[in-house]
Amino acid sequence: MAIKSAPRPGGRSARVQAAVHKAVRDLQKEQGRDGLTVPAVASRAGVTPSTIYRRWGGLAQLLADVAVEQMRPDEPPADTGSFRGDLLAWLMQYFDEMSSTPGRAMLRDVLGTENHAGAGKCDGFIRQQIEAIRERALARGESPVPADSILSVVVAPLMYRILFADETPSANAIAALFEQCVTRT
Amino acid sequence: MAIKSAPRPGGRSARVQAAVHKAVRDLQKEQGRDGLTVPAVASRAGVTPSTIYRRWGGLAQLLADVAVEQMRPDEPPADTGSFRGDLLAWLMQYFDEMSSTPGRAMLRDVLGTENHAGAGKCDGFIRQQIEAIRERALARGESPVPADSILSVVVAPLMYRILFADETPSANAIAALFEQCVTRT
DNA sequence: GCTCCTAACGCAAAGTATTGGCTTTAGTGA
DNA sequence: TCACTAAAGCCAATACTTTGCGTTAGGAGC
Repeated sequence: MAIKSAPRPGGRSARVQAAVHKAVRDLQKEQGRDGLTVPAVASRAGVTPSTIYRRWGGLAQLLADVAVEQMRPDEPPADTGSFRGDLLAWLMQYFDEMSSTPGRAMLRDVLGTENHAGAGKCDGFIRQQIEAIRERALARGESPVPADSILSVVVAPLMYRILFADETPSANAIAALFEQCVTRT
Repeated sequence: MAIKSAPRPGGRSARVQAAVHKAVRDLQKEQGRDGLTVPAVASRAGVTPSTIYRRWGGLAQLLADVAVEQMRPDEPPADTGSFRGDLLAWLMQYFDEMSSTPGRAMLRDVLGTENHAGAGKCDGFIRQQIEAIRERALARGESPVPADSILSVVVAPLMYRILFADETPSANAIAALFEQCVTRT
C-alpha cells in the first residue's frame, strides 16, 4: 500500500517513510523475521507505533510496502549487445534473486496482503525491464519476442516453481524455457 | 501447516481440528476477513485460544491450513469422454474458482505463510487432478500431453495473471493457452 | 476391563500489541 | 508572517498473544 506521494520529497512524511523503511530493512537483516514487530520498527525508526498503524495499517502491509520498494529495479538491464544476451542475463539475475531466501520472503510479503497494489507493481517492474530490453533490441534492428510471450513462457513457469513447487530454478532450467520462448514464438 | 494426523479419526484432536476449521469457514462466510481473530475463532469452535496458538501457531497459519483443505479436490475430474474435453473442463472450473474472491483469499493465505507445505500441497492437488485426467486418457488409448507441459504452458501463466496482474482469466484466455498446450507439445 | 502414560486441552496471569481521543508540530499557501 | 491542514506524538483503554501449571481424554500394555 504505497503512500500517495508526499507533499514534497523533503517533507516530513517522506522522512518518516524513509526512516521506517530503513528500520524494517535493518531489523530484518539483523534479527530475521522473528521479533520484527511494529513497536520494534517504530522504536528503531524514532517514531511512535501509532504513526505506523495509521499510515500502513499494520505489520503485514508495511512489510509488503517495503518489499515492493526493494523489488523496484535500481538500474536498467545490462546491455550485452544482443536481445538474446540481454534477456537471458536479466532472467538469470532476476530469478536468482527471487528464489533466494530474502527474495521468497519479499514475494510472500507482497502476495500475502489483501491489497493487490503491491503484486501489480511487481508485474509492472518485470514488464518495464522486459520492455527496456525489447526497445534496445528494436533500436538495434532486431525483432524481439513480444513481452507477453516472455511473461507466459518463461516468467510465469519460473514463478510458479518458486511459489508452489519450492524449487530453485537452475540456470539450465531458465535457459531451457528461454530457448522455448525465443525459438517458438 | 497440517497436523500430524490425529491418533484416530474420532479422537479428541480430530474433533478439535474439525471444530476449529468449521469455525473459521463459518466466520469467514458471515463476516468476511475483518474481525476474524484467534479469540473469535476459538470462541465459535468452543475451545480456548491457547489451544489454537499451541497447535497452529497463530491466525495466519490456521488460515493457511484451512485454505489448503478447501483446495483439496473433493472429487475426480469430470469424465467428458476425451482428454481434451476433460482437461479443458477441469481448467475452466479450477481457474474460475481460483480467480473468485474466496479463491484469491485462499491463495493469499497459502502463499503468505512462511511454511511452504501448504503451497506444495496445492501443487500436489493440481498435479493429482491432471494425472487422473491423463491416466483416463491413456486407458482410452489417447496420448495425453505430459503433466509438466500443462503446468508450464497453461496453469502457470493463468496463476501468474491471477496473482500478479489481478486478472480474471476469461474462458477464451484459458482455451487459448489450452490450445497452445495440446497442439504444440 | 483396569491401570498407567502421554499428548493435548482448559484456565488464568502476565506480557505485548493495537486502537482511539486529543494535543502538538511541520509544511504549505495566502 | 499568519492561518490552515495533514500527519505525528502522547497516553490511556482495549484486545490479542504467550506462558506456566493443573486436568483430562485416549491409547497401550497387561
